[in-house]
Amino acid sequence: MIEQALDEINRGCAEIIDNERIEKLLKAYYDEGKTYTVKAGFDPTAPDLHLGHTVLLQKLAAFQKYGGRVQFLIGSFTAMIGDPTGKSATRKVLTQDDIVKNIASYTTQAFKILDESKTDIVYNNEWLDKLGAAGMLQLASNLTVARMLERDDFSKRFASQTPIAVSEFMYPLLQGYDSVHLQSDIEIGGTDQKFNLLMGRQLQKAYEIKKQQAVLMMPILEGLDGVQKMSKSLGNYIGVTDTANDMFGKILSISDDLMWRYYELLSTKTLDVIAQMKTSVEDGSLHPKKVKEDLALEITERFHSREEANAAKEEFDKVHAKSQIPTDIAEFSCEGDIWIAKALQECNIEPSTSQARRDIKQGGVKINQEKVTDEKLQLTQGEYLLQVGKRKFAKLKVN
RNA sequence: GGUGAGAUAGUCAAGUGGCCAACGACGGCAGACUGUAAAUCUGCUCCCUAUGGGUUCGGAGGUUCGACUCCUCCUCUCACCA
Repeated sequence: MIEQALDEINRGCAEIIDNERIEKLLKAYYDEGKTYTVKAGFDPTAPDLHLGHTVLLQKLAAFQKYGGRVQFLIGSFTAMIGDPTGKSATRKVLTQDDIVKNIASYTTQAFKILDESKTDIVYNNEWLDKLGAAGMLQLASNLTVARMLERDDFSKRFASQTPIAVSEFMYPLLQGYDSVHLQSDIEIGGTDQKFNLLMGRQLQKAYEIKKQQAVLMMPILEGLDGVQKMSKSLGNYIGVTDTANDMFGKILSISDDLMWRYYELLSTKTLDVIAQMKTSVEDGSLHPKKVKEDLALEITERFHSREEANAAKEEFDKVHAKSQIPTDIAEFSCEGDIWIAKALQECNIEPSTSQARRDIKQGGVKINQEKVTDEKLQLTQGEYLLQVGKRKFAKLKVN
């Protein structure tokens, strides 16, 4: 029993600190039914979760199966500072209003994966507000500047002459203090959180709460480009609230290498099954596209439904395999004749008339499936199907 | 507070009086090839109904026929000193 639980918990992890502790907690659960707490912090800076976040959520869900109670920590206080992790610049500070709004949509999305009955949502401003200047100072005395500067992201920013606000130094301390207050048994986070996560252990020791949290780190999920981490600001993400069509299409557009990574971190298939598929692909008995489709279906189904996932697949085949036009196309209309470049811009499929002309020149623009060659073309009364490249479509009605 | 260095398009980074809408790299877009994969090859990459015009090189002024380039002030960053 414990073996199986441990296997599932260890799956895909980048690093675990104090695995013995996790084993003990599991043992206590199986022997005495004792539950334990698993903390994970979320920054309510953006209202949408993407698949990168779900890697963590899935791991939390795994803990919930084996006696873990999740402390879903909303960084309502720390969001005012902004986590310096991986940032090349000081983050903009959020207002309380923004935060409240973000949290609402955040938690609904999270409960698509987490078991709500085994989750406690906590806000760190509840105790951090009360910490006060004296408490802050006491907290800060636990950390030296030299140690702070050891942090890779800080030293890099320092080296590249990017500003670092002093308040950002406080971030790891506050995050660590959360673990003191919550008396967390385990904390999980991305590998980029290592410093912050370890701070929790150090502070729990310093504040003598008689336990030190185990730390479990998940790899960072790469975005669609396969290089940089998935993030909204880089635009390389698959959002939990993306439509089934988008989700399916985005997953199919990732590279084959990245696909295996996604399988490992996002799929519920066992590692054995995944390894087997990989072998079959390598010896040519299984087409990688098929494997990718299965992944796309699995994930789309998780956030939508089986029917919608299948419909998304059909739509995709229709548009791309058979190069027919998509079902839903944004429609626009205008009064009087219009210049083609202007029309493309008006329909939001080209950013400017300059760009439109360039694309026409390069043969990237089609009207009613026919390539446009004349960049001065005027559209007269009628209905047109405009297309730029392979994926941008719009319908335009000229009156 | 003092001294010195720096701020250039999405990012990095050349350019130090006209040849500059600004080298190059990355990214991005389009085309070819494909499985809307990767790799590769080609073209494009500020805006404007365009062989031309307009607005750009942290901000505001100034010198000059002409400024990203020189001067003054301001804002921000970094380093060293205190």
